[in-house]
Amino acid sequence: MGKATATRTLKNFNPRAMEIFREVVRMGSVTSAAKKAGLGQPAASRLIAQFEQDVGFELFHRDKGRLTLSPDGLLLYDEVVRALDNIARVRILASDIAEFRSGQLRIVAPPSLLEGFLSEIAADFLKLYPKVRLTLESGGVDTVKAMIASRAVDAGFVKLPLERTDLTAESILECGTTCVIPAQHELAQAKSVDAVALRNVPLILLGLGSSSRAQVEAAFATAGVVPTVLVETHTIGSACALAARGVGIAIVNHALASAYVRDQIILRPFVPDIRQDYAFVTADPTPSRLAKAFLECCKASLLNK
Amino acid sequence: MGKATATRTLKNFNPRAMEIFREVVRMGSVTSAAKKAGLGQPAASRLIAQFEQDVGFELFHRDKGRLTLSPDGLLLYDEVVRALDNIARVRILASDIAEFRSGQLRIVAPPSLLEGFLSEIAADFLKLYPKVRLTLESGGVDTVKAMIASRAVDAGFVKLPLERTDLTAESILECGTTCVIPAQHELAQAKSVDAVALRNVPLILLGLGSSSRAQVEAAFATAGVVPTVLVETHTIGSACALAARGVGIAIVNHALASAYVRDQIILRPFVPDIRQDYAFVTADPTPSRLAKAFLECCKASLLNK
DNA sequence: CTATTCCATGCTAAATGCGCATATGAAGAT
DNA sequence: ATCTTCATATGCGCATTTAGCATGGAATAG
Repeated sequence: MGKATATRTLKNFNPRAMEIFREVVRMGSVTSAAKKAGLGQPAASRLIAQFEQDVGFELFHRDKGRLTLSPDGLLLYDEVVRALDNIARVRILASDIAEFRSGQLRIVAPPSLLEGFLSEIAADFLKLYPKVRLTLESGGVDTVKAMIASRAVDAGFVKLPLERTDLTAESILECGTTCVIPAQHELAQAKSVDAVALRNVPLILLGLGSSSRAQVEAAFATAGVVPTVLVETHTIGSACALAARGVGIAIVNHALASAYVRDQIILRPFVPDIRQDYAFVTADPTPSRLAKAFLECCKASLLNK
Repeated sequence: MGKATATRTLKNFNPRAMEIFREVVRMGSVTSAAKKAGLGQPAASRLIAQFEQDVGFELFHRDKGRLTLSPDGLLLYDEVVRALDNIARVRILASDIAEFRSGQLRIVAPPSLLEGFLSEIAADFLKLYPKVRLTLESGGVDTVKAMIASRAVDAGFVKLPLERTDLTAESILECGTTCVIPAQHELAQAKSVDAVALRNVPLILLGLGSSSRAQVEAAFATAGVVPTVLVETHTIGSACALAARGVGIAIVNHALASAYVRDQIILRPFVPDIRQDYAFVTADPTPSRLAKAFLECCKASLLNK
């Protein structure tokens, strides 16, 4: 019996019944209420009858074939409306969440990425999901990894290899290394550029990522060329700006440089091909939907380039 | 399609699914949540899956065979709990109404009734249904009828005949007329008392109800006796009190006098039998459940006398 | 390596819900 | 007075849904 009661109580307070109840009160008749609720009159009649049995008293007086709200029903009515409104709010909130009109997303990346294409992608993302509160953090490689691992942020961008087992990475951008050459420079005619071609050519190198810088140095060493490093800088933007002013040739990540191409500079592949792989990294192997959406946004943005 | 959507939206936000969702969050596992909700684990699993499909996003991450609440799910959770609480409140309120722990009841009656047994019945009623807000009004016969008809009150007590077609009456108390005799009075020995026996006996009469007073007068006239009206009063209580002090003999409604019997007085039937019929009167042929309950209370109280 | 725990799914039986048709009762029209 | 109309209630059959049982797969503990 106790179980039967429990089961009943769960089943009985069907929102449909409450909904029909509300409509009947509003419309004044079962027939019109049923029509408004999109079902037939018999169904509505039965729902009302069932609901009355559930609550344990008459919601309506059957007065000459018409239904009139009873005082008891009136007492219940307000509370029913409140409950239905709250259910509606759940539905609205669910829809908001589903369509990214709610929630927040924190992303971290090295400054070079933020400065370049990430800000553009962020703009695209916010255009798609305007209600999302997006936070962009920047930090060095290790800081980025630490922030992701500690879940201070939802996701981040890191150059591979990751060398950590507690993080999940999805490669989003694999590209070679490029020489940023002033348009009037003689090497601008070359199809590609190698270390030998750069002998005695003033270079602009980035000191940031140990791995990529080391690989560039290694390429020169292999070719037996001592690089003429005129400027060491720390951002792709400044490297490209220097190249554009004819200071020298910058050797940078191809994709990142793409964001800075202007009339004054052209890009030529550097050989040997030094692959640089950036990944979208999360602490959780199954990132939040917003993070996924951001990732999709990145991919879409990169495809268009 | 449109209809399908409408049906879906109605059906989908099944409280069961929300309930299971809440339990899973609270318990941390589908299995325990299912057990707590009184159904099997597969059913719960399916409900969660269906609910996720309904809301349009993942409520939980399936992480190594365990379910962990997703950030999106967390966003929804509070709102779901709120909605469920409100449904619970509807259920509680319904139960309160069904068991008379809520609501209000307004009753009107002539002062003589109120003063006598009605206050006692009201006390009984409130003992049964302590949460009901009971209002007792008093008024003259026509006032009472008007208040009932205008629905300023839920029900009232009127002496029959009612002589109105817009009111519904149920007789609750039919009794004769009684002489309230001081214990030491010689007539206290008599089995019954008629007008002749009361010749030259100081009388206490009520001037209130035209019909009953007129009937008493008529009885005397028929017997050719001129009543010796020593006191005219307006309440049964005062009439009985006067009789108790030996002022005279009161001729009053039997049932109402019963409430005032004390050592000093005894009751003897007055002949001819002047029947007085009090009724429970409502404007609506189907009175509110509280009014019905009050009526039942009256009947029970009167049966015990 | 096995036992246990937990979630997901295929399958079947039962319950639920809806619509259609129809009965009943009341009010209004001819 | 009878008929039409309107509104609610109910019997019946079908489609959908739901629950349970049994099973499978994956991860963890011993």
